[in-house]
Amino acid sequence: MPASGCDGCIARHKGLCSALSPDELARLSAVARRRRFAAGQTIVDDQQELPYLANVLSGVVKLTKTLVDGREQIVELQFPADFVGRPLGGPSGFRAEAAINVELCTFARSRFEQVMRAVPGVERRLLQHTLDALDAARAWMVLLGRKTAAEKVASFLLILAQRFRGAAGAGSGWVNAVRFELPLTRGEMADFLGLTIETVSRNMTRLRSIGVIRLQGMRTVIVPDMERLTAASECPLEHAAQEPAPRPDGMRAVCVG
Amino acid sequence: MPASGCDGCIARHKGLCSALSPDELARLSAVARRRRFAAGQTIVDDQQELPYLANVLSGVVKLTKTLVDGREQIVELQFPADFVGRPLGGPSGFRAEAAINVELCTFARSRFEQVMRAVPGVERRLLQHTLDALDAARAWMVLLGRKTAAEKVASFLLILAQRFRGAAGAGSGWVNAVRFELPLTRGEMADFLGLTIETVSRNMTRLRSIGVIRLQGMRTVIVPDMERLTAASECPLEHAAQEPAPRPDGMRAVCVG
DNA sequence: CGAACTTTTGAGGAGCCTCAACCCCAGTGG
DNA sequence: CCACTGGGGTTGAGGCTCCTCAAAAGTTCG
Repeated sequence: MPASGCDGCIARHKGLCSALSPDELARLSAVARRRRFAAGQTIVDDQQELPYLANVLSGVVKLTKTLVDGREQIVELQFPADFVGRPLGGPSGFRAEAAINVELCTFARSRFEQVMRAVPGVERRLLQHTLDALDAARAWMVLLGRKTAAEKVASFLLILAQRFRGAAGAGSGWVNAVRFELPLTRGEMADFLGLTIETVSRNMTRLRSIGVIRLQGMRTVIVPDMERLTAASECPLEHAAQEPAPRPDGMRAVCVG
Repeated sequence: MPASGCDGCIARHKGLCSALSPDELARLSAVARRRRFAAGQTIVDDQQELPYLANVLSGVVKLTKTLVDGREQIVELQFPADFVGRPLGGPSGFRAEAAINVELCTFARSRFEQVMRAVPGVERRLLQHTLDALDAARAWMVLLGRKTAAEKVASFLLILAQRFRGAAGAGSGWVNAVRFELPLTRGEMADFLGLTIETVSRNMTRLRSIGVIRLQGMRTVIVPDMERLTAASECPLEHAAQEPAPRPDGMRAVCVG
């Protein structure tokens, strides 16, 4: 793939390749290869080492770990511009799978590490990315360990809405509304949130019934008011079905369901 | 601190400083400063940026996040040779606190980043460390999302036992026994495992009553048989109080409580 | 020894899971 | 054309795990 093909690439602007000069980019893109994975397809098994590293171009990749008796936990979702694969070698012990149709821009591992050694900016960018992933993982640990089922579902919708903010809303009738597609089934959401399918479904229904979200079909979500969703994501009790009664002191309650 | 003082340092052998040549080490150690923190003391608040980066020399540091209503989650424990602080700047949103008395080897942030730029090995070592921390965080996410309370407690004891293996056991009467000190109170264990104090206590008692662990005082744990502890860490049902009845086919059951 | 704190233990309840039925939709084939 | 099938989703009833509340027992330290 010629480097000029990178001009419109999301990884060139937001991802790893933003650390590269034009000729560094050319070196890397010379060995780049696009690969496609259909929804549900495994990209790499745990205990194996990916023979290549990659940028996500489109779609969503899920990283999972399965216990011996079949219990499964999704530990990360990777979106366009995210980096796939463990740079310094060694299997990570997690399975990467396409949640929806995925397109990757892949680099042979040996060639990539060559570039990494030659261009200091790449290693720094990689470190930055890994630190961000670590912070995200820690934030998710708080969710898994300390949040209620209702908060978990709201938090999941919130991070998706924040990812896709700006890409939607127009014409839906709300000023600051956000609309996006769920990249996961209810069962996968459960595996991400540490819940069961039924609990996820019940809480999706509850969020819909109190007006925090609207659903179009199974997978399209509209968030009319991001503040209400944000409140629901860190508030154990979600009493108010509609607007809460105004408080005597005129202050707005922290939790507004 | 003269670089010669690093000779016996754990970070020099297992930690970040193992990536340094003697004169690189000298450059860094010239600006190193030891700091001590008493148990319970805060090292850095969330939303603040540590003015320095550090290696843990002794003790245990806990990284925590607290929700607005007070719910708390410990997201990482840092042991000797571990690296404290976010290298590329910016507050991480987590609070670092000394779980027990802690000694750090600290470097002014600006000076450290100078060395980081000059010595490529440092950045690589840092990336390696961050990748390892990310894997550990993901493994913990599996625990938080999918393991039972009994498995959680067993898993926690297991990682401690693995950390301290070799440092104990002699004279306790068991061949492969491991003995170690708990660096956390029951309440802190609860915050690490996503449980309550009472549930931690009950499961510690249960592990003791079925012989998987022995306790000397509140904080000293002896693991007579690491395999039984390992089995208990990933097995939802822990029926067998002693040895399970031998199976007809002579195979050993996966779960042996 | 007594006060403050941590840990253990118990009783009861809530939240989430388990099991099961049913709905919707898309594909398939008689 | 429609029964059949399978996957995904929703809803309900009941139960289990873990949380909450409470009190006693053990530990630490003045």
